[in-house]
Amino acid sequence: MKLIEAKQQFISSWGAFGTHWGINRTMAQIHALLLITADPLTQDDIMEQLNISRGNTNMNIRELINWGLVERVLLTGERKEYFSAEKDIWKVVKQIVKERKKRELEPMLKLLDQLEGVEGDKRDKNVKAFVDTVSGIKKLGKQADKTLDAMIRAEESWFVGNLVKIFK
Amino acid sequence: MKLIEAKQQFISSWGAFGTHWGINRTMAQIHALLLITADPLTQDDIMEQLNISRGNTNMNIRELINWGLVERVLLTGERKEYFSAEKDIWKVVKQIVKERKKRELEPMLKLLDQLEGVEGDKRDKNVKAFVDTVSGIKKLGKQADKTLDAMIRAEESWFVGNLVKIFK
DNA sequence: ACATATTTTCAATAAATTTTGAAAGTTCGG
DNA sequence: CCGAACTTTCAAAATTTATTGAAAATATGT
Repeated sequence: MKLIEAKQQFISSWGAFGTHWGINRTMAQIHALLLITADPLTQDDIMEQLNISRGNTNMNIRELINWGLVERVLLTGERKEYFSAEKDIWKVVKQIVKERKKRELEPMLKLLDQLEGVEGDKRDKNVKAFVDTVSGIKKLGKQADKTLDAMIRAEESWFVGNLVKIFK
Repeated sequence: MKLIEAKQQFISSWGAFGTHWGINRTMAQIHALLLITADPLTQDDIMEQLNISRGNTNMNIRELINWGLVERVLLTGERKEYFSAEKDIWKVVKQIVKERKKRELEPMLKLLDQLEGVEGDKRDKNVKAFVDTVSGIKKLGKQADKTLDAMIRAEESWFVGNLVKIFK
């Protein structure tokens, strides 16, 4: 397979992959393009290579910056802004975990705390089923929260090295 | 908060949550409803409680069954089918992990294997950037695959108990 | 301050996804 | 085999989400 095809394939698959994770196709594709490109790219480079409009490109680059996955790069003597993605995949994964934890897991845990305090007699089968489910999710969610915190702090070697043994 | 409100809140939040994970709102809501309901429900019960059409309900129940999260229950002397969700959240999580691993992670690893073998001179900066990114993702992906396999085999006590210590 | 290059916004449009509901299909007791 | 109860399918409609592109805003060099 030629480089150009391989790149196309990667970008398109990364985009499809993204849609299964609540990320829009374009954002995932821009990320993919920046991941596999050695040098920083301008907005126009991205527009051209992915065949997308200026507005769309701009919005999605900004979103990637919000996620902490892409940064602006200022090249000396250039007026245009360049963009570059973090290439260390372990850092990328940790960053995504960190953001999703903050945006999704933490608010969910907050809600579960509230819902657990529902009024009513726990001898009522319906109240019991509700409270049991909510408590169960909360318990596991809290544990996941801690585990992810540890992961965010960890070095890649820890994940690739030590964890293996633990899991046998 | 009254049980009825709390249920509504839970169902609606679970649905919103689902959309961030590539799961459609209705499917997540049906799952939520079945999770917090003590007894199995019929298709009509679900339609009524969530205010959705027969077709929509039917399609999404079947999808939940495909995911292994809901099962048909036959009550003796009843013509109608009843549906019930797995209530053990640890089992639910493992089942979801198992399915997503099979549907997403494994195909992605297969693709990366192919892309890693791209033609071209690795001294070429562009070829190098591509191969390095692909290899990096593959390495981490393979590790994640192993880790998730271990998790799928594990008991909840392992996750809640032992892991804590490891993570300090 | 001006002219020009560059970036950002956002209303309109397009595309993708979800939902509906009626019709077709299936199952089951008698 | 019939008819009623129940389930499934799927084309059309509704809704949601993504994309465009031109206009407005901002930044830069002289």
